[in-house]
Amino acid sequence: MLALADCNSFYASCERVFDPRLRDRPVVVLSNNDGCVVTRSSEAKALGIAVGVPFFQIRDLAKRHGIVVRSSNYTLYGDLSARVMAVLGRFTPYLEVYSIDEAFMDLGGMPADRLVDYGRTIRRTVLRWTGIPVSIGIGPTKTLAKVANHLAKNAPALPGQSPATPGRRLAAEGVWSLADSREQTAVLSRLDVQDIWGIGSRLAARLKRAGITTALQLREASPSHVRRLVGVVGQRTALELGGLPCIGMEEAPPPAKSIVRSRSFGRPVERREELEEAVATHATRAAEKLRLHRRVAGMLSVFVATSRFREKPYANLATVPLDPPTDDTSRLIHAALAALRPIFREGFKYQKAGVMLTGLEPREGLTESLFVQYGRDRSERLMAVLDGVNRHLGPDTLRYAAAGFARPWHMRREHASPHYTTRWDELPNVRAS
DNA sequence: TCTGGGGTCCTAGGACCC
DNA sequence: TCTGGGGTCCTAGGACCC
Repeated sequence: MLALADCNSFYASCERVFDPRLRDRPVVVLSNNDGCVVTRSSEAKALGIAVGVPFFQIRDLAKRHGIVVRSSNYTLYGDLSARVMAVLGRFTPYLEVYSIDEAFMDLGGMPADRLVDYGRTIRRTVLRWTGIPVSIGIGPTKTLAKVANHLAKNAPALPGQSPATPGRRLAAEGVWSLADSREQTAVLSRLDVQDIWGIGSRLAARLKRAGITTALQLREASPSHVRRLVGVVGQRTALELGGLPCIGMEEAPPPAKSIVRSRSFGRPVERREELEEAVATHATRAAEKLRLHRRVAGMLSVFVATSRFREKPYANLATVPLDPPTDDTSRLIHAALAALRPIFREGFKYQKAGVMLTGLEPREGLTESLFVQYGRDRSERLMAVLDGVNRHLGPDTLRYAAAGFARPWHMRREHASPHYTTRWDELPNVRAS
């Protein structure tokens, strides 16, 4: 049996941990640049606010209903996520951290009648120790655990309804088990294919055109039909719905295959120099992440784009090889500026730029070049000093001038909460009265 | 005025190898 | 008249996830 633990409205819940005034109030958290709603509390959901909606479209609504608005604070969310995962890890020998707010847990051969109780204990402990509410779905495969989690989250407490199944009775407490195969069938017959993990809008539309509208119909369809319709990925999903595990647990995250760093600008950028600064900044951040993973990159791409909501659109991407592969910030900045040159065009209002590193390989065991003298030892020592200084004295204490200083294009973050748990001068104050 | 960021996997076709 | 078989690697596009 597997459990999927998923934090409820994770970013909004993080904001509430250190600001209790936000409890029971509608809260929305915005994407970078304060662009779109990425998370909303159940109270905000009840007001009809959808995830993904541009903030400017709901600004008036937010004001009218006293909705609390926050810019995203990924430093805080990342830190609280690590705490939640640490607590979950105490309840299972195998924890797979699937995303910032979700983890799969191996429950081994635990008897079916103990699963829900165990889930409630996990839930209670995480809430007590971290302040974050989680929902727990239990099933024999990842896909069924996802379905169960969906029920644990979405099934409201149904007052007056007789507790036909143990699952329904406990839904209000945030735990749902789909260990029982009869209940699986009943639940899948009511589940829209669109709501299955792994079936997005395109595949759902394709399935519905073929007359498959419920999860049960997908589970029961002939394997060759499913294979033709939605490929091997969809077929795995169908088998998982039938209780056959096709997606294994991954205990250690596989090494990264690519690293992307990009941002929308706080205001349109037109000048070449500003775009160069932004691209150099992204190259710097990507290089830091690369070294954190102890990898080197074999290729670097730069992309730029104007807003897709304005006329006169332009977007382009250029890739340059890095020979030999490297993790050196100055070489990556050079490569990024070289890649930008052919794709920069005068007369456009750029809205976004980014750097992508691919062809990643482990830093150890890198084949030395026969022909190029590039001072690897020197570069390694320099990067070690750079990272060491910035770790101890703060990000960007040492930096390349190419990345700029004023950074007028920087993203907007007008509703940011403090770094409660990662900066000494922003620790929360507690007063007894 | 204002519309996010960072990933993975699969597939088909082309180029190339022995 | 007749022209093999078995493979890998790379890329672009499409799909998905949170």
